[in-house]
Amino acid sequence: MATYDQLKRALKKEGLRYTQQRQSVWDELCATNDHRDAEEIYLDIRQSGLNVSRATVYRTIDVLVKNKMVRKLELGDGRARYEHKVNAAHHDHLICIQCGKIEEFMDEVIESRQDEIVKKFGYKLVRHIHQLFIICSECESP
Amino acid sequence: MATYDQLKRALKKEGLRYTQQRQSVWDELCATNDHRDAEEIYLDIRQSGLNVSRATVYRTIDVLVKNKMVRKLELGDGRARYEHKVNAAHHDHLICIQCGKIEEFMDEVIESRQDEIVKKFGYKLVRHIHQLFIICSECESP
DNA sequence: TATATTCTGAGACTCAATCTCAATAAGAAT
DNA sequence: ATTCTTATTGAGATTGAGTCTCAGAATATA
Repeated sequence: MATYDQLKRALKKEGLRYTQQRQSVWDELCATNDHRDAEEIYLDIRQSGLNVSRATVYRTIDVLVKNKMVRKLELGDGRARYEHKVNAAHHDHLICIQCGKIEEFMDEVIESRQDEIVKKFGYKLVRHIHQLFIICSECESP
Repeated sequence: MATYDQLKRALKKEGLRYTQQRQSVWDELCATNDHRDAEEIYLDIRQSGLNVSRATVYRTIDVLVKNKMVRKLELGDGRARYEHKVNAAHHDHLICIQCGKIEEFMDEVIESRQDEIVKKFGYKLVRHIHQLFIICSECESP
């Protein structure tokens, strides 16, 4: 699942070496489709028997985010979440404020309205954050 | 400009006392339409000759946010910004990633699409964050 | 193999935000 | 107005995510 070629290319582009630790971080990120924070990823790597320091986890994630292999999610609670972007189409997120569950959505109409809004201002759109904070069905009527 | 009645009502509802410090924080928030962080608000209060501690600034802002008198903006840089909501219609934000300038937008189409998306999932929309990170015209061609 | 360079890990550090607790102020009761 | 009760405040300690440092380890190059 984890595409090492992509990793190798990204590291080469950044002038960085291909190391066991960096591969481990990428492996772990690709191992699930969850939206985990750095600490969870760090612990999951240790869980799998490997030993990669927190510093290296953070440093590697930064490189992956910069190279669009990983997406960083800021939910406003002070802990960034990460998701790999292998085979993933663009999407935004629904977040349950009760149980923390994160789901994905994508709406072409919204996407194009965004472009129009920015165009009307005469600006250039770089990226966007669109998060819908909800109460999911299980939390609403358990 | 600062509506003390609203503040009094909110404090009463929370079972809190009406104090000089809390009024100062509300005054300062209402004094501009800027999107300032807590430290800026704290310094601006001191600038105006008053003395309110950082702790009180944070504590008071929390109450104001809870009572929808102030809006908290999380831009993902680790510093929350605040804007008062006196006479303010709902809007979302455009943020220049170069100069930090923040502008406002509002789009009915997007608003209603959001409702539909959430409805389709069978969830209940509580709030949303929609931020367009852009490069503004001045930064694009200075 | 020798040499140069990058990488790693442990822990120190940063910084926004929160918490603690003794001193102070607000409001109620008299 | 004075006393009493209770909430509030401020200074500084603490937290926690994330970053930085630097000596030792690993990798690449000569």
